[in-house]
Amino acid sequence: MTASPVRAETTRPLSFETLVPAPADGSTQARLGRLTTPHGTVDTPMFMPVGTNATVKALDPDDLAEVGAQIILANTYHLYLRPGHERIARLGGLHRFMGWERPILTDSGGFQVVSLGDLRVIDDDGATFRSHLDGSTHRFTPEHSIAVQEALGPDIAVAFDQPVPPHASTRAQVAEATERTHRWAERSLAAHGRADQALFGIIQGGLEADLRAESTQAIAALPFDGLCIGGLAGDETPAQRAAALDVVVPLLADDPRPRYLMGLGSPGDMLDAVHRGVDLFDSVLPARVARNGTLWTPEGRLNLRNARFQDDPAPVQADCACRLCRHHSRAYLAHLFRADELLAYRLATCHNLTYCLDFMARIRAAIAAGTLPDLVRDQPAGRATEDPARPPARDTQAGAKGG
RNA sequence: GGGUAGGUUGAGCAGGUGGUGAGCUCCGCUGACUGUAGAUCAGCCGUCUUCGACUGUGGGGGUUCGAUUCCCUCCCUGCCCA
Repeated sequence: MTASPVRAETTRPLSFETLVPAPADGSTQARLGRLTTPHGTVDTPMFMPVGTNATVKALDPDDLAEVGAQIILANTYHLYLRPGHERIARLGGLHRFMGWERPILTDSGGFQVVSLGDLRVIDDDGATFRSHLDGSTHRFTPEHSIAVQEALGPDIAVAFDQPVPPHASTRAQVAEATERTHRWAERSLAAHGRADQALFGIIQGGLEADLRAESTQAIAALPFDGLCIGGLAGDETPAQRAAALDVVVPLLADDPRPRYLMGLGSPGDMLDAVHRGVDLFDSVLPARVARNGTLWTPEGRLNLRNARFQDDPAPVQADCACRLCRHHSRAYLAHLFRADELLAYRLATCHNLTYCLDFMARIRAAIAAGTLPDLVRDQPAGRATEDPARPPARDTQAGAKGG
């Protein structure tokens, strides 16, 4: 049976326009698109920086705009716990609260179903969490997650789901979580009523091709505004991830909605996923590794905590326009990290997000030019360790200077 | 000059009143991180032929089967008194 749309298509708070469709010759599934939300447009493929606590750690909205962010992700569970969704609603909603007037998407709290591990119990109705802040008990159901997201007021809300870590689960567990996610998707949809907010559904299915296909069809049959692909970006191999995408995307070939692969964030991983038909990404990875000292460059990653950078006068990346590379040397950033200076986190985060978003811009340009397959071919294909952001590259032994 | 408390692996310490001191925290070195319980975590951090072995408690000497420990002496440091 087909679920009936909760709202007429013409009043959708979000539209997705395909500017350059995937070529008919099948050389790539990549396409160029534009998402229109109440707070502005988003060019796709696009990467969304993660701002769990209504802040992308270490950055302010001006920094975000400067690095090229068009949309960011915030987290329902964290903001529900602190400062509280009702307080944010009273203060004018998430956009006004954090001073970011461009698009926002909230994760439903589904990820915390897995990430909080021991602190939660799942049943068919929902999940019970123990707060990581004070140990108090909280109940999340699809209805509650939607209510919290309506109060927060992002442009895009996401259905409450149960992700499954593939390698820690049996097929039966994957099947159970996937079917539960489908029931929760329908309940999320039924609970959602805010007309100026879009709602995305989440496909699960783990690494089992038949379960993935089943989940794709189940979620795509519902009147969501966009389709998330969940349960990846975990401990699967790149080949397994590719296989899963190659099950999902063909089933959505004629579906006009955006496709969002949740949690993926390394440039090489994203390039491969775009090639296989994904439009949106999010990840903490570039920001987290930046805070921990790792800077991404076209030549590979640099760990600015390494001794060899203490005398290196070069910018992290010569042709990068970020505020770090414009104004400062590797030596300076290395110093800031050693001194535990807060500026290190801001500058490093600015750089990695700039790198990521520039990378996506190059991908979009390649799609527009019809050269994406070339870009994919030029990347060292295959394993994640050969990601453009990863290869240790050639070691520029900067420490050898004797004088 | 007298008194007193001390000198432990880069720094700061713990321990140890006759038999096993390589234990901690910094610093330092390296790695990890993908819908953020993460400005975090992990490994290493005296030497070597590194699954083990050796050396090491300020210097020198003594007692003893055996000394970081007890004795003598010297050096150095903090504090107090002259």
